[in-house]
Amino acid sequence: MKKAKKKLFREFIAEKGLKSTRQRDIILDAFLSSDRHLSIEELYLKLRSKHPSIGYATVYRTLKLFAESGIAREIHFGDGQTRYEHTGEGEHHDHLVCKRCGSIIEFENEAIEKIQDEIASSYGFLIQHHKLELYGLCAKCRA
Amino acid sequence: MKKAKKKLFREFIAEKGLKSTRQRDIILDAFLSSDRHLSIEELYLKLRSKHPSIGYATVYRTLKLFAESGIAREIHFGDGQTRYEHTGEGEHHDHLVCKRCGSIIEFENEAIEKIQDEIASSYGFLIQHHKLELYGLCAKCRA
DNA sequence: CCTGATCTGAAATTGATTTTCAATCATAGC
DNA sequence: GCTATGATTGAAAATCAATTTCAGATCAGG
Ligand SMILES: [Mn+2]
Ligand SMILES: [Mn+2]
Ligand SMILES: [Zn+2]
Ligand SMILES: [Zn+2]
Repeated sequence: MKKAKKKLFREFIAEKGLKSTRQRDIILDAFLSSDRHLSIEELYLKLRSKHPSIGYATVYRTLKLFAESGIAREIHFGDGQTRYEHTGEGEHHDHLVCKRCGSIIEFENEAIEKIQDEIASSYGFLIQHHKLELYGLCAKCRA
Repeated sequence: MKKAKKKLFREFIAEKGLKSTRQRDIILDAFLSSDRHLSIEELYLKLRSKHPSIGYATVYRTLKLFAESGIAREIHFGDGQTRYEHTGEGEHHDHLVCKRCGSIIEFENEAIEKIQDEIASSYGFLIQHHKLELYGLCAKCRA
């Protein structure tokens, strides 16, 4: 899947008339080989050890491109930091967020999605995307 | 219910050993007589016409107190502005957010809440609060 | 190679929010 | 009521994430 995403991003770059650069390659590698839900700061720090010349602004700009291209999704867990996570073709999931240790559990639930659609259509509302996050304490932290 | 919330806030103030001030009263009145989902900026501007001497920082501080006391809830719709809405005793609802005109529809759905609990308990996770927002186009805007 | 458009890093800027601080105010006890 | 003490306030400065600016570097294509 790393291969597939690289290809997707290369295609996106080409379509948009953008350029393939050393920095974008490096940041893409770092992103794809990182944990999910990484904050920009975390990714930047991770990069910096091997590639100290890459600028902060470039990381911001490049992550935005990843999101535009569809290989990443921007997420906000309410801690004031923007995070990005990998996204697959058509894939969607929601999150359980531990407020003590910060761990994230991902889940998918077809029944909830279905009810959401029913609610929206009862108001004549067209859903484009949604956000469902359950905050609390993970099994370890509540013990 | 305005009465009840004023009383609740007065009690909160007393319990915490805080003081009842002219500014807090004014901001509370403005908040209680405002639309739901007001941004801090909006509330500040609304206040300023009648009470030009009230400072920005005081509005920020006071809204935080409202949230602490339980009469308000802080919400983030992803536009970079913090909003506050009125909350009733034990009451909870979620939101449909129109991305074109900004209108908000509130809804409650017992079935979704129940499934959320099931998901959480299947992971041994303890939910403290959650956030469910459906973004898209309202009936008017999609027409 | 050349050329022109895109990119980049560093620094400056923005915008929301928070903090600082000296002056003011509220209130509990006399 | 009056005072002492601690909380509160407004204005300005500071913070923090994110974005923009800009001059130099780099890419792609001819
Ligand atoms: Mn995720
Ligand atoms: Mn609401
Ligand atoms: Zn945890
Ligand atoms: Zn609308």
